[in-house]
Amino acid sequence: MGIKELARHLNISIGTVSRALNGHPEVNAETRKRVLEAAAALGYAPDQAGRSLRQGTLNVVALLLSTDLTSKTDTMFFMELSRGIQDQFAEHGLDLVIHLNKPGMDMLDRVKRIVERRQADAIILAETRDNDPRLDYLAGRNFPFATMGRSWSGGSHPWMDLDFDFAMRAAIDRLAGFGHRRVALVTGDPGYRLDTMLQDAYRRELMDRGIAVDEALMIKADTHEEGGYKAMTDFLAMSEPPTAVIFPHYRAVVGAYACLSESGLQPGRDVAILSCSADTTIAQFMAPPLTCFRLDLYGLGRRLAQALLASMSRFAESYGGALVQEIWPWELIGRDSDGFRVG
Amino acid sequence: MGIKELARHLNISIGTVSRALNGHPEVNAETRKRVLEAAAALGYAPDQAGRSLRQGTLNVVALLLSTDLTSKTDTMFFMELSRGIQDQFAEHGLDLVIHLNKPGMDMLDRVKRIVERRQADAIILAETRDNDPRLDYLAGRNFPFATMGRSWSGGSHPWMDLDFDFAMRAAIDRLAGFGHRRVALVTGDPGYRLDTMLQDAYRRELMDRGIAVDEALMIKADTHEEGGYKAMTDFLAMSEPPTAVIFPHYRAVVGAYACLSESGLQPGRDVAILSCSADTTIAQFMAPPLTCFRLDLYGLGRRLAQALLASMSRFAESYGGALVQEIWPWELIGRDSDGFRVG
DNA sequence: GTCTATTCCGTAAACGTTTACGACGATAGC
DNA sequence: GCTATCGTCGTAAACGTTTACGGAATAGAC
Repeated sequence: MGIKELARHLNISIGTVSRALNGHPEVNAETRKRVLEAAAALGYAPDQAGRSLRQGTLNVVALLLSTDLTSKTDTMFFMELSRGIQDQFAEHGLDLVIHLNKPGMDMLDRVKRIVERRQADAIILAETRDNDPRLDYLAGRNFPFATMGRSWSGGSHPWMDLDFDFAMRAAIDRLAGFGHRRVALVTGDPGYRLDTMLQDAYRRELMDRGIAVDEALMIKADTHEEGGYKAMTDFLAMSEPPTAVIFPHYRAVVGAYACLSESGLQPGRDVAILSCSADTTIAQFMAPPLTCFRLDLYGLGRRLAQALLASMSRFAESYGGALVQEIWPWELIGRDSDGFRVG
Repeated sequence: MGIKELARHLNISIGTVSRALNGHPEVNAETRKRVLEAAAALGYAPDQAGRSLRQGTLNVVALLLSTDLTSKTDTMFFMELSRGIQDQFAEHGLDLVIHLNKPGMDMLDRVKRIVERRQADAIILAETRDNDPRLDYLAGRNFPFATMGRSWSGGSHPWMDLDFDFAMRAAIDRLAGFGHRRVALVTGDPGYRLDTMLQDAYRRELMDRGIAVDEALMIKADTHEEGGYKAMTDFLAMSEPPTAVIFPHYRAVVGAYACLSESGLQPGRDVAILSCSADTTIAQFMAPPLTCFRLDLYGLGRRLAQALLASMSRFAESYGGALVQEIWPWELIGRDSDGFRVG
């Protein structure tokens, strides 16, 4: 069921059929109507391969995720983000395809493959690193891309990021308000932009309040349950344990809760726990409910897609064409996991 | 950088270049070596659009997921599954692309679009329903597909499924062994194959043990935290509450734990809790650790991909070509959420 | 009636591959 | 020396679409 068959069925040339379907102005209204009706009746849809071969565009945007990170943190985060991205693209007939990168494989190779085989018109990258060769490669090839998270690499490109400064200030404001002076921070892999930004903000906020930064209170841990458990264990073993701990992710908090429980301690009474993760329904059902941040991930995804579209020549006019880089706010949701006055 | 340019650079015809790259036998070993080296040096990779137009194949398999289900249950499940699927396909140069279907949109339309626009060579569907028009459509068009979960629709097609009978028997064996007679079952949306199979098995196992089935003990609830909270609330309000509750998903258990905690009750002491969900690290860090099932989701994904490949003419010979339908085992991981003697 | 402008449509080239077909030279068999 | 076989390679068609170009028909202006 190609365009040829459709044209023959209508006694029209394929050129006219194509023009009718693509909304070109130089076709009779009556003819267009006939074509559209016949196409719907016969279930014709243009072949993507033929179309992209001709016009050099695929109508596909790739989102590259690594399964090792998603399996260690929150798949929900990326699901919501992807949903927003996809909805935005759908308005232009673009499809989002998610490429899952397995742990061993080099992400740069994956990106190269997508570009060289022309598997997508543009790429969205997450989990940006401070120094990210993927971005440099894409920028060098002049391939449209956007990132979730800033990076020092890749020149000036569209991105969305979160306001880590604000989050850390809100978190430490709150904890300091409860009287905490020994506030610990658990971080993930060094090199990820997210972690360096959190650490920087953490240091700054403490110093602004005249609290000395104790490097021993910043420990690196995996962002899942076991990581949180281990981190909490280490804290409790200290001669002078922190009275409050900031975790990057709620799954790590689950581990920390378990650790405290085993030691007969209670979060929110003996140790204050606060998480920088996006608020998820699980957070409010934890015991005690977890203080964390509300994020509009869906909206963030949509906006990220818009930022990318604005940088693509084909869509630039619809979006003003300016470079879009935005820092998104968090909203602190105070619950019971961190609310006590330290004496 | 097309094949033409590469051929010109080598002073060879494009036909020979193509044959050399695709491993055809009728090309001189020396020539092949030159071509391969030049391709690597110049970073040439065949254009997917041109290739698929010519040979009518895309080297892409679509996995269709709905965001409303994944957001209500476990994204981890699908991540692990996808990872296995993708690894298997990668061995044949196939790419897996995940299509996220938003809540409102009809999944059938989505499937039709993929087929009509030839966006994939095959489709993998999850969340099959007892009566699933998507499968009938695909079977009618003779489009290769496989499903995660059996269905009455779509004729005989490759699928993978879980051994619900075994799981329910193991669960009720264990609970009955602790002396429980009033065992409740929380189920999800009716119509999903998963839920009907669990309910059937539940009824059968109870009857086999001479325990009367109390329909009031089978309640439908959303599979996330709030659903579990609400279900548990309803159970506690009964004149004769169940002493054990089987939840389909661990996230529902989180809600149930919270509900029990508010009533001063303790899971594993006052009410036995058991979950049919796949074991996730979070389960062993809950308080008390949750009894659930171990599943090899990655292996399941790989096998599902193999089943699909075996049904595709292009790859049938590598896989024997037989129809593959498998029921996968679960392994009960007993923990503390359900271990007490009633009576 | 001629000329021009407009509207609509058909023709054919082009996109980057793969592959059937045929051609060429070399080798071997007789 | 003729034919047959083999190994290697070039040529060109084909995949399904879009679009530049040109042509036919119509209408309007003089």
